[in-house]
Amino acid sequence: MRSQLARKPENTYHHGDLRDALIKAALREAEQGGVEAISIKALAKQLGVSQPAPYRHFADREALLAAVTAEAFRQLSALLREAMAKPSKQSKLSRLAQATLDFGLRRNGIYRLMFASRTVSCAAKGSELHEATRETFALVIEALEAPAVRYLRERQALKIWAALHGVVMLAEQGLFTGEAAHATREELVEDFVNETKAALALAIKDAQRRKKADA
Amino acid sequence: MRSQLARKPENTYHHGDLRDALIKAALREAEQGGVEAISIKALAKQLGVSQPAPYRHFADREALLAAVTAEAFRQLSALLREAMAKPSKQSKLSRLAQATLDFGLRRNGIYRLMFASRTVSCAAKGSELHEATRETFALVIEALEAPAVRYLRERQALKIWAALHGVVMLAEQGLFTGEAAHATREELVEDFVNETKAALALAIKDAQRRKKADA
DNA sequence: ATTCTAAGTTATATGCTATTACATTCGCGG
DNA sequence: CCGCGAATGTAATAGCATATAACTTAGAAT
Repeated sequence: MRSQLARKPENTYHHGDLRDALIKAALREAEQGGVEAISIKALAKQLGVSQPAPYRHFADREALLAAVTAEAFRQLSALLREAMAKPSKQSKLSRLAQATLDFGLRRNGIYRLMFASRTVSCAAKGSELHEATRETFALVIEALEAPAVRYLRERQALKIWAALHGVVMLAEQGLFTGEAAHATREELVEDFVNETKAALALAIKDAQRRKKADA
Repeated sequence: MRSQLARKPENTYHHGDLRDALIKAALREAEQGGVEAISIKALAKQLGVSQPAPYRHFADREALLAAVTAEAFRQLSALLREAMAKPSKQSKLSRLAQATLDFGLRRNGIYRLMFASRTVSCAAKGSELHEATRETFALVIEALEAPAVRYLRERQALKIWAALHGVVMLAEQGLFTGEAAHATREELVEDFVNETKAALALAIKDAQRRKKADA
């Protein structure tokens, strides 16, 4: 196993870790130009191998994209975990939300690969990609920090997760720039965070009341 | 001007309305397969013209996509207007929201073109596409039906608009299917609608209170 | 009628995906 | 330590898509 971004050394036949190098290089390309910037041919050239070499590791372009997307989800998970771990005055949920927004804007090409392409919806149940997405979503549930039944938390997690992605999408569309922008993206995200907390607290109280009534 | 989906009649040199026919045909293709299903070559064949003929009407593929996306926005606007116009027990906002969700799921390939591709963010300020997106967003503001200052309405409109798109995205990712789906997409959308109404009402009250305090 | 322009055609260059047949290296059992 | 099979890489090539150039036709405008 050699450095992942390395070109194949000259005078050698094998690259050493082409599969991983391809994923990392593709991730770099997608950062700027999105999915369509990922070209098997260009990557091969970049890494110093012949054009069909990547097909030893990925059946086709779709397979590469799936692997790249899975890696992207793992990177996002790591980022979110980090944001949640560090001490701060703000709540875990708030930190997770802002970190997601930041990721979505900074690495927008990759973000699109993760949330706006068909790659994910085509992922089979047990696949690497499917697992990676579930794990990321599990972090959202965790960030709620509420002692509620699972289904209540999942519902609120879905809501805040959806809202966050919407904000990223609209931001990228330019709806927050120009004279019409009477709210920043960060403000909106904070709004959603607060509403989520409120809704969850309400749901918990409601559940307890119902429990009492039963007894 | 002849029928828009028509092939070029044989024995004729000119198609009649190739530009429009291309847009409509591309829209049909994208409905299933998304952006990548739009192929200039295939469209030309479908419409019975030579492969480079489309380039008389569009500088390149991007230009075609922009025109297609603009048309898609106009269609969505029409749909939303219709939903808002028809009498119903539900609020305008609720009808707009459910109609958007429906559009996003039914015509997901096109929806992606509109909200998840780079086409829109690259649209210049005065362009056809840019205008079409602004007009659609204006309908969201209108649907709020509240006598509030513009910036308050815009903020809530942004929020509900973002939330809706997030729900569509997650739905398409399959987060609402399987055992983990303790909420339907429609329920979630309704939640967002109600929260938006509540937040707007609150903001209005707050503004009035402040006004009184000034006097 | 003549001419100008918009719209379409054929031919072709370029770039990407993907496959096939062949070459080289690695690592493991004998 | 050797040899052999699996893994990995290469060369050659087919096929499809975008895009351009040079040429042709139809329709409109005077």
